[in-house]
Amino acid sequence: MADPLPSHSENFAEWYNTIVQRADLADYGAAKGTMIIKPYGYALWENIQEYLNKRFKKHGAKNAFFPTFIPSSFIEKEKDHVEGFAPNLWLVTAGGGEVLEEAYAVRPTSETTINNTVGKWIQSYRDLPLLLNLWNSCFRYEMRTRLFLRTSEFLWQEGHTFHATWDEADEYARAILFDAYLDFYVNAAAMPVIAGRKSEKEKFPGADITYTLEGLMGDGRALQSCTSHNLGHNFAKSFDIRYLDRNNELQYVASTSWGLSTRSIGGIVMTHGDDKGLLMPPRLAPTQIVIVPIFRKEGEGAAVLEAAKRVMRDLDDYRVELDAREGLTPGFKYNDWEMRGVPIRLEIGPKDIEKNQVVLVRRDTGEKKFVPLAHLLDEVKMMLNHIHDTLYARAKKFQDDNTFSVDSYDEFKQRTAGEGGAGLLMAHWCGDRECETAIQQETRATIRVIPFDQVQEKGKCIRCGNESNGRVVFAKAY
RNA sequence: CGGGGCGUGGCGCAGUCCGGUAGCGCGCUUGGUUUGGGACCAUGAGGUCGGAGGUUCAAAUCCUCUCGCCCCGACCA
Repeated sequence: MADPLPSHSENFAEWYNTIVQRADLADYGAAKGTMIIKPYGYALWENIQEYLNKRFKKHGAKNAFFPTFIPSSFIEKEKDHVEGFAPNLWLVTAGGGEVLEEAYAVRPTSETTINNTVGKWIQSYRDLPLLLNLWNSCFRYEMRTRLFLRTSEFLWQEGHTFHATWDEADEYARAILFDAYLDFYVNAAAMPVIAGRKSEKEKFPGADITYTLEGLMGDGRALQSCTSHNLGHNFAKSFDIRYLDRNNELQYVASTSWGLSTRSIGGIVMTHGDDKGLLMPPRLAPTQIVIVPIFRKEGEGAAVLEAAKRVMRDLDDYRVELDAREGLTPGFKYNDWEMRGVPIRLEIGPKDIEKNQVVLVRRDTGEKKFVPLAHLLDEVKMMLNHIHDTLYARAKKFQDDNTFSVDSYDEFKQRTAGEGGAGLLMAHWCGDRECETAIQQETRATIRVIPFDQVQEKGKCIRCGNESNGRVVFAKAY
């Protein structure tokens, strides 16, 4: 523990790998590219789940479970889909010592198996909309992995909904993007994100439109934070899902799918962390307040612990931990909990008991405050909100400071040169896929998102000079 | 798949070139002194050196084969 962390500003990649493991969020699994999520990391995931479940349910989606094994022929039914996922597919080819007649794909995502099933559930317009959400893990073969950001197996939720019309599906996909995901990132994770849609090249294989939220990490690279797809009639046609409408006419359903993964944990780490370690956004923090009791002599110990436990009971509405570990100095504990990113530290010692007060220390600013017990609840509530606001404002300022309008390809190349991230580059683009591909090959920057609030502005494509109606967001991404 | 690196107590590493009874730091045990910003002293436990084969009186060290992991590129939530 005494080892210093790698520098957050100078060696971001190493900082990330070290802090994720040292703060007990996660560790490497025994199988290559897999991840063990430890209790502290999983508690964060549970808080994410709780927040999102409420929003999904508000929009009528119900949780269900679908099998991990998918007959491999299913994957092949949607043309774009199979092309998109084939390189990442895990296959189960044997069971019980026998080679299987048909190999099973290990779920890379559940569109195909869901569509295969719900065809039987949907006969009439009265069966619509059908709104499902799954919490599960997905498997994608990956060459290069990083804890939380890219692993061969990851946890996520995948929503799948079925609607009478394309427009209704589109509306639902947007509603989830805004009311669930954007709300989550802004109000829970304290992360500013840019909402918009993906280019044709970057969209989900099998989707008509992919909506997305794009975030900017502390090293200037972008992170796709979630996606919400309007799948249109593509899967309905591949899996022949039709219903009788009010006029007794057979219609294809329109569908959506939308997902947010444990990658979001990587996003939280990379957005808020600093040289001291993690910095948990208060509304998701597994531990919001840690109590560090302080005493010198044996005799003081019992009284201080007793007082600490009383304070803990007062703070029943919060996620509080009492650090009663023996033989560790307070200084060690301060550093330990700062490294783990707990938003508020509460110190209580003999002097405080005498004065009927406690000491609160903010993780984000280091500010120390002596608080009378009578005001503790109000103060904690306010402080957690302030920390949330501060984290969001900080991240927003970082995003603003690292967003650049770029008008020449020379400048574009200059900004994307080198190893690190390049920030968000707002540049004109002709809309042509070949230009997009060429830019990626020449600069390693991709179009992350075409913002909803794109300013209609005449300009010339950064690469080919053809006409463009507005800027899109380029970045080097995770 | 291309390039680089590494496998030695729980963790991080030295030792390998030049063969000779396996070492350091952290952590852990026990006892004592400490404790409002990363405590100290003493004590003890813990390793068939990734695996297989070979050379040798003798292999962590030399030879052959093999397995695995990490980092950097192309692909990707």
